[in-house]
Amino acid sequence: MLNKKVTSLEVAKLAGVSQSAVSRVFTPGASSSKKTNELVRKAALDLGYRPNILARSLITGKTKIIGLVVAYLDNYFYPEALELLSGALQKNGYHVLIFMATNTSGNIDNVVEEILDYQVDGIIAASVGMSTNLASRCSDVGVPVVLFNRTQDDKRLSAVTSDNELGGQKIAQFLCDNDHKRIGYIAGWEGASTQRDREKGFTDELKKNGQNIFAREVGNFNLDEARQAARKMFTANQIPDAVFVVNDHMAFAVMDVMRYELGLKIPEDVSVVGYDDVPIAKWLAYSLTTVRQRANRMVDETVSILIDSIENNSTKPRRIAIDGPLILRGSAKILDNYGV
Amino acid sequence: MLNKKVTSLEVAKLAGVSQSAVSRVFTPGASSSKKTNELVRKAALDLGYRPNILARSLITGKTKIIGLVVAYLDNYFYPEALELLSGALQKNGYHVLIFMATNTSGNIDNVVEEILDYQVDGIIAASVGMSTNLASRCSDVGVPVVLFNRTQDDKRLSAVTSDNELGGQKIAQFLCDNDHKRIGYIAGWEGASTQRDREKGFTDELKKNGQNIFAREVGNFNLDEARQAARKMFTANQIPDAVFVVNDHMAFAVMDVMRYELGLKIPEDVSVVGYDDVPIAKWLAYSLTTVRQRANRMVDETVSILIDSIENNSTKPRRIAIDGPLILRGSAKILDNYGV
DNA sequence: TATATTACTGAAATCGATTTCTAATAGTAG
DNA sequence: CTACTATTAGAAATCGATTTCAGTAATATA
Repeated sequence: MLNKKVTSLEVAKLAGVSQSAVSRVFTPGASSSKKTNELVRKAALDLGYRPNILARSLITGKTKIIGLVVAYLDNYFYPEALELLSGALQKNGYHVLIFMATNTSGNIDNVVEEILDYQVDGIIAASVGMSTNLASRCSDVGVPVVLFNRTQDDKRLSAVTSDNELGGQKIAQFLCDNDHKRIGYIAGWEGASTQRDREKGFTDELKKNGQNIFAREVGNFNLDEARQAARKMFTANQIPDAVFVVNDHMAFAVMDVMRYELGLKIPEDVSVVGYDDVPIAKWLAYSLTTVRQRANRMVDETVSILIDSIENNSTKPRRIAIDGPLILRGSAKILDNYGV
Repeated sequence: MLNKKVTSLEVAKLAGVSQSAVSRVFTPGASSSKKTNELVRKAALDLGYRPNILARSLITGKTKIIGLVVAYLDNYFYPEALELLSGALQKNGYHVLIFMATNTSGNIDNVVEEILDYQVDGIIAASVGMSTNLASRCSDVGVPVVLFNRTQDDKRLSAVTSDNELGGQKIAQFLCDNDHKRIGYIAGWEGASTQRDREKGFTDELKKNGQNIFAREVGNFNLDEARQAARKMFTANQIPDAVFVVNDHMAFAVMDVMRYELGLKIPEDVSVVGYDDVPIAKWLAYSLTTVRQRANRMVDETVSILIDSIENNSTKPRRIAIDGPLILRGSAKILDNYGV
């Protein structure tokens, strides 16, 4: 019933060569004669032999596994990113071992310890932070770490983000240019660099235009809290005429509350702008004006940093911020003479 | 700079015991004295030692890795399922190695070969099929396979789905009960069991109510094709007064076309029903009546089948279809006297 | 034809753990 | 105090590959 696993030794026996010879045939860059090659490949095919990656890893020290820590799969930017990441790594012969850093498991550090147990070649931390302690463990054992869609100060860590500060600026500029006078902001979790950078760019640029944030609430990257924030902001005495919600995912929730609970018209009563340009943003029900995070560019950079670190032992951490355009859709008012 | 990896031998040296002793301390179920235990744990902590899972796997034959093949992360049922799956497996000490079976890589079989190279303990195939050839390779090497949200005839494969046929019936019954007379259907990819089963239950139950499908188009689980299908169906001479779209994801696209391109009112002009109850279905912009796939139950079953197969060598494949309720929301008309 | 190079080969060491086997020690019963 | 059983310890085999090493065969050079 069980054929059990086929080992290189059995192939060697069938092919009438040494076990080393079999290994060499399957090791790129090793030398073997045409004849051995044929013999071995034929025997391997007959037996259905494929090299055991784990055994190989044990001696080469490379597993071709990348550990991916991810927290918010309900924000649809991440499934998209995950798909691209996994695809790109696959193309380079790597695979992704997933670790959920959900509320359930609490501490990220434990998760990363587990990752290291698997002798991964590298780690991608998507929208989660890392303790300094842990960062040093990774750098000690020579496992490169790339933060995806998050930065933090630790100099040992590479990071790839969109240019969040610039994105915030673009939004502020856009709203001011289109004559909005009471501009609100719904924030994400304050611990996240995305939140901080977007807000900084946003408020800085408002100031340059002689404005301040007119109302501010916190949604913590959580839909329920975002709805709560919207209710509060838009039942006040004087409501904003525009609101920037720190990401698309929360912006959708905010729009629903505004339209279906509070009877506000978008963009006639209030303009709404998000950030990410997830696929839903262009669905006609929302048609959300937003800054695009170029997931494919971000993924390309992440993968190339990682592979470069692994294969060329390049140890210098890099930080990359990718510019993304403001995508104009129906959720924000535009003056007739804007951009002409 | 690089502390390099710490091995059990170094710990043994520091603790003044044999390497076997170190191993025993970290092997659950092995015996060691309290004293050795303390010595070893202290030394391990000092050096930052953790056992190398790969080396362990080599000899135990268990990797604690589950291969997950997944195709459609843009259907938001899957990120949710992935999150639950990964979480549940993590709780049991397993981790998920992801393999994208996207259009890019074409053939699933290659992907599964790659999975097997990693000596995974089990495989979850989410909404993808497997060739018989491959199924036998898996059963040969004793790797259990569970199909998630898909069935196929091969008897060696376990499968967990929602009760798609029953779900289809419920929808038909509901639409008939609420006085719809021209009921349309927008289908998914014909190769998928979910598509076939849902349609079968649906049409069977329509027949019992003396009706047939009034109009039928194919959307192939693809948003653009779904939109195309909607345009065709709802610009015909006589349009349906209700439509069942094979999954939520496509239903949203269909609703957008109906409302924003064709000016139809939902549910006044047409009732719309979906299937899955993804999180977006309850967003007020869609408020979609749909059959719930109980992702958590499906995941629990999947994980328990898998772990049972792995740890108890239970080899009998199982098929599970989980009943899910019809969730009534605003996208479908309901008669005043319905359900009273 | 003799010699220097190169291309391959198989035996054996290695990676880092678990596990079997044998021996020693501790604990218990009579 | 002896005999017997449980615990525990270390040495060595093992998992399935890669890689070093040393030697042989094939080819190139003089």
